[in-house]
Formats: sequence, C-alpha cells, structure tokens
Amino acid sequence: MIISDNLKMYVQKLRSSNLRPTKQRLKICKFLFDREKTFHFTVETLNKKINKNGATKISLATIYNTVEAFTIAGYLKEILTSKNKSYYDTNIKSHHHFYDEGSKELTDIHSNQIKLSKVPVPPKGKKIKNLEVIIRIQK
Amino acid sequence: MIISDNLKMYVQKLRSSNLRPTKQRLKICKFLFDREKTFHFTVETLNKKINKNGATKISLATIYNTVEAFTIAGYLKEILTSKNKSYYDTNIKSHHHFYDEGSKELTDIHSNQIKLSKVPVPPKGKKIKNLEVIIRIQK
DNA sequence: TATCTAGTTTATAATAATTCTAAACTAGAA
DNA sequence: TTCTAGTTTAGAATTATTATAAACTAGATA
Ligand SMILES: [Mn+2]
Ligand SMILES: [Mn+2]
Ligand SMILES: [Zn+2]
Ligand SMILES: [Zn+2]
Repeated sequence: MIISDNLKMYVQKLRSSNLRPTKQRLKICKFLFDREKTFHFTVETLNKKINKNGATKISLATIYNTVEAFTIAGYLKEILTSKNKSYYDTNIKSHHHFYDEGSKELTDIHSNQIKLSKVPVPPKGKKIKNLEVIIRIQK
Repeated sequence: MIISDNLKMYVQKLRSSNLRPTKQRLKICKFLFDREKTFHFTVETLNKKINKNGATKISLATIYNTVEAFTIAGYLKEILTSKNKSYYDTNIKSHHHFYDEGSKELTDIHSNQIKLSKVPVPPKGKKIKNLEVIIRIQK
C-alpha cells in the first residue's frame, strides 16, 4: 500500500484525466511528483529507479504506457535533445534547458533567465505551439 | 561519371578532411551541396532521393556512414527535434528552426531573426558549445 | 603502368529504444 | 457480487541505427 500526503490529490488528478488510479500509476505519480525540484529522466532511468528496491515490480511496458499517458495528460513534458532517446520533465511550465553533452543531463533554465527581444513570425497559417531554447554545454 | 562545376571543390573539401573522394561521397556532396537553399533531411529521405532514379544505388550503410563522416567533418549539422529520428542540416552556420509538428519539416530561422537579450551563465566549469532555439509550430 | 594496401562500400546481422499484441487482471459502476 | 472497459504484463514486432566482415577501390609507390 502506498502512503502519501498527496495520494488523494493524485487520485483526483488521474480521475480528472480519465485515467484510473491504479497501484502502478499512483506509485509512479508518487515517485515523480513527490519532490521539490524538477526531475528530468528517460524511460530507462525511471524504470531502474522505480524498480530498484525489492518491491513489486512495474513492467517496462507499463512504465512506457504511463509516461505516454502522463505526457498526453499534461503532467510531463517530453524533451527531445538526445539522439535515439526521449527525455521527460516534471516541470511542465514553459522553460529552457542546459544539456550537458558529457553527462547527458538536463538542467532547467527558468523562463526569466532568458530574454528573447525578437522572435520571428510563424509561417502563414501556422501557430507557435512552443518555443524552447537548448544550450548545449561541455567541460 | 559525375559532372559538376563544383566537383573539384568537393574533391578538395573531402581531401582536406582526410576523406577519399569516392564516387559515392561525391554523388552525395553534389546532391546535398549543389543547391541555393538550406536542405534539411533525415537519412531515410536522403536515401530515397539519392537512390530514386535508375542510377547505381548507394547502399543505406554508406548513406549512414557518409552522413556521419560529413557531420564530424563539419559539413552537416545534426538537429535533434523529432522523436527517434535524427535530422541533418546543410546550413552549418549558427541558426534556429521552426519545426512543423504536422509535416515534420524544419525551416531555418536566421540568427538575426531572433535576438536574445539575456542568456544564463553556464554551470561552473562548463562552456557553451551551442545555443539553439526551436519553435514548434502547428496549424 | 602494375602492384599494393589502407580506406571504403556493401549486405547483412546485431542492437537499442520503442510500440504492438493479446491474454490475464482489476477498478469501480451497477 | 457481478460485469466490463480499462489496465497491466510478457513477449513479439518494428524502427532507426550501429557493427561486422568480406569484397572493392583510390591513389601512393615501384
Ligand atoms: Mn528509437
Ligand atoms: Mn533508434
Ligand atoms: Zn526542465
Ligand atoms: Zn537549418
């Protein structure tokens, strides 16, 4: 049984997105969202961390399904910055990233740390869905 | 035999990067660089276009090898913007992109069309290798 | 020009991330 | 308690990419 102050909140959140609050989803919610700071991860790392301890394992397929469902529901943001591998971000506010080519880790850049004083108009008939700055860094 | 005003230039270019000017590489050079405008492509699309006509086929492995070699040599830039698939860009100058989520196509944004009046300092000991803005657009 | 060899191309196999499939399970409405 | 649509799961399938190793070739040298 999962115990968390936020359990009820997660149950509601899931229900409001037409997602049944299953053991697996709640465990993943707790793991992802019971934290102060932004969490950036790949499915591989999430799978390892979720299934680290002796606890009942959540299958890899469910990890994939859940991450996709949470992304569609808007609980997670997908970050495409690395070859052949998707990253996900618990910070769903509009913001930017450093991507360290060595450690392959993302770090948040708050929106107010970058100022765009000029932005181009999108092509005719197209709307801006999202604008992201990625700053690749290295030693 | 490939005939092109730029052939000699490509031969030199390749030699200067310690790449032998083979038939295949020259054909790919001609296809990629004998054009006015930036060309954005995936290995899949390049393979289709290069091998469209009845001409002698270049193997997919060679397309992959060549794109990688050209990227390392600095003739191409890799753009990571789409899930599970790399894009490449014949425009190697520092610039930005629109990415159309519908058509999955990239469009250049010249550096001077975006003005960054505030950019964060990279973490200690790290240097900025590259800064790119991606604007995702939709109908 | 003929010979030689490191670099290259190629078909194919292997890998890695992800998606699909279908059977077993379960949340929760009735 | 029963029922069913939604969910989980193991494993197969798919897709993009990378590795392997044999055949080929650019071009240096004899
Ligand atoms: Mn993939
Ligand atoms: Mn891949
Ligand atoms: Zn973030
Ligand atoms: Zn471009």
